[in-house]
Amino acid sequence: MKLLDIAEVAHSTGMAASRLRFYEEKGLIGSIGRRGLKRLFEASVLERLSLIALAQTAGFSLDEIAGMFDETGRPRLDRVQLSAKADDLDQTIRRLGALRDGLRHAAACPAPSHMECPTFRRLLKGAAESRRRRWVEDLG
Amino acid sequence: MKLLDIAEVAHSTGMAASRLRFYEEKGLIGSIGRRGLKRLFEASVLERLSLIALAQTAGFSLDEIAGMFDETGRPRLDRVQLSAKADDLDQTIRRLGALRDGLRHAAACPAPSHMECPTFRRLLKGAAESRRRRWVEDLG
DNA sequence: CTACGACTTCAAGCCGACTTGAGGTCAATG
DNA sequence: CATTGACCTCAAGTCGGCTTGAAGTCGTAG
Repeated sequence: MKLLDIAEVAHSTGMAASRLRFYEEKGLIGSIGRRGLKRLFEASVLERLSLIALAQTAGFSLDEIAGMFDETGRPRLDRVQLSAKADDLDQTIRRLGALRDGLRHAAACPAPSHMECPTFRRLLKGAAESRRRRWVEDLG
Repeated sequence: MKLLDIAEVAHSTGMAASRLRFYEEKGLIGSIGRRGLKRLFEASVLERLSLIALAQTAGFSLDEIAGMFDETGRPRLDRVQLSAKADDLDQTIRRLGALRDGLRHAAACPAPSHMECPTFRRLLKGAAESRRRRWVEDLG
């Protein structure tokens, strides 16, 4: 099994080395030894980093993500939690869909000012309750 | 035209007063006078706050949002920018859709570990390029 | 064998978006 | 007319997620 140094991991994931060190410090990934000073990672760290990226996309914080691996480092994803998350995402997706449609409309709308466009105004009403930070946090 | 004090605005928007002051300091909203010490806002600030919330949902930073109003305070939304945002949102939505499907699959999947499930692994691949911070930032 | 350059550690800094705290001021109520 | 309590200002703090900087340590190319 090929071992990768931090530069290789950084290069193939596009993540800065500092970030990988930061993740290691947080317990998100583990290096399996050193060559000289340099950390060595198993190739599987790439997969793990993908999983981390995925979880971030889903709105999990790094701390939450850290809790998703068991002691041996294997993911232990709670299936119940997963479907709950999927439901949340569904919500989010629908909100964003409405938003996208609203934006597109606003971009094409002939009203002199967006504020005079009923579609845009309807969109505004919806936005009041559901801001980005809110739904990102709510996912957690 | 009715004037609102900060408490009323805070209450009807659900935003903390500190946040409204913060927005004023940033130039995002403007109070139109004082009664004693207390700021007074025109009722139209509510609409403006909705617009701000909307823009935040769409992934604009507060600084960007500040640039979306002209001197008289009317929104001057760049239609090109809006459709670009809509496109970004579309991207995001598609990714999140794939993610949701992946999560649902993982929740139902009989594979002993998620890592052994081909569907889940496919999901990982997709996530690698598109992290949350990335798309949030790229929207700007 | 020595110099180089890529890594290391640790602490501190930064960004966005606010919140919190200390100490001050004011309009209204009793 | 004095108290109360909601607001005020300004500075500092918080949180997440990293990045940056200074000073040190290696393996390897020359």
